[in-house]
Amino acid sequence: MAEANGAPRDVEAVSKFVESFAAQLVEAGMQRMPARVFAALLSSDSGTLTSAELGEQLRISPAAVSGAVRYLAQQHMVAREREPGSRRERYRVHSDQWYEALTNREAVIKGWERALREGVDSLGGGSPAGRRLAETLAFFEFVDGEVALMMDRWRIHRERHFGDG
Amino acid sequence: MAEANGAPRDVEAVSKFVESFAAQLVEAGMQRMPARVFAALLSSDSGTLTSAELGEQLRISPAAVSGAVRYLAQQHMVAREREPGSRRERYRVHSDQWYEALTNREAVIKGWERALREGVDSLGGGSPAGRRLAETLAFFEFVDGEVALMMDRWRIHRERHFGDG
DNA sequence: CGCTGGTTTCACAAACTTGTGAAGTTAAGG
DNA sequence: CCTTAACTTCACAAGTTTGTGAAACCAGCG
Repeated sequence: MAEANGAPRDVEAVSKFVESFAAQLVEAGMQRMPARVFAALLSSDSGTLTSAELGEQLRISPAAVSGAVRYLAQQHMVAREREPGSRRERYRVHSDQWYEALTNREAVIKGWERALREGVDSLGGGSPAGRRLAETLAFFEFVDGEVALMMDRWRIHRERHFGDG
Repeated sequence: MAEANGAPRDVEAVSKFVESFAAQLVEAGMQRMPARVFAALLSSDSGTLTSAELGEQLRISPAAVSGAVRYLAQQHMVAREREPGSRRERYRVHSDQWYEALTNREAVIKGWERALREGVDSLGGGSPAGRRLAETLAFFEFVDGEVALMMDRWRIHRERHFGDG
């Protein structure tokens, strides 16, 4: 843990966290560079870093930073900010925004539902296979609704425990 | 095998479903062969297929089948069954079992939680970064619990709408 | 206007992944 | 026990992904 004197961030400790959390994200399917960039932002005090800072901290080229943040911005996991009167960009992680992004695997689930619906249609609801697909579809529709409610409950829970961040 | 003229399975339609559902799974991060094998099982009437049937239907080698089912079995998405008095294996998808497997991204979430906990410890709960990590950790712990409850509700919902499959 | 710090795009080499044929292993059935 | 059907492992070729250096691009500032 860092001590008070000018709050020297323990570079070593931060790096250890970044790499280990990024590794988990990679395991869950995220690409390596976006995962590392995201972890770095998450563990920065201000919640923002510039391209240069990211490049230096992670030892990667400007090109890699550029690719990673483009991806993260598309997924709404980070926001881009231009600091006024400068050519520098800052990238920021909003906690709330990133939860939303996570649960917005919604797009993914919608894709599954579409494919399943077509399957049910073409195999017919009468066959055992058709019924299995219909049930699977029902499961995803159920989950969809429940996740939305769950996020509502989380916002309340969060408010109670953390105030608004 | 010849079709009884009552219920001819539309091979073309099944294949179309298999490929389109598998494509969705791939997009969500699953490997190609496991995704195709899984989709094929899901859309079979009996919910089971032998290695040979899988190989023929998907036009892939025995080696590919072997690799795919090993993966799926590890993830508890299919069960292996040996038909008694035969060298043939059958692979089966249990609907319930596969929902469980899906929500058992739990293993994944546990990994994230572990990494975050270490991060909170080493960065210290006092710093802004530490607090951000702590909140993120709290979110995952919250989700963990909620998902378990959601699955309970699903089982009831399912029972009502589908009887026990 | 053109210089300059900063970001993005592009082509490519290196690393990794994927699916295959073929050899190896296992066990049922003669 | 030996044969043989069925599954698994292995080494590799083909294909894909990844991150880089270098060039192109952009926008503030003098």
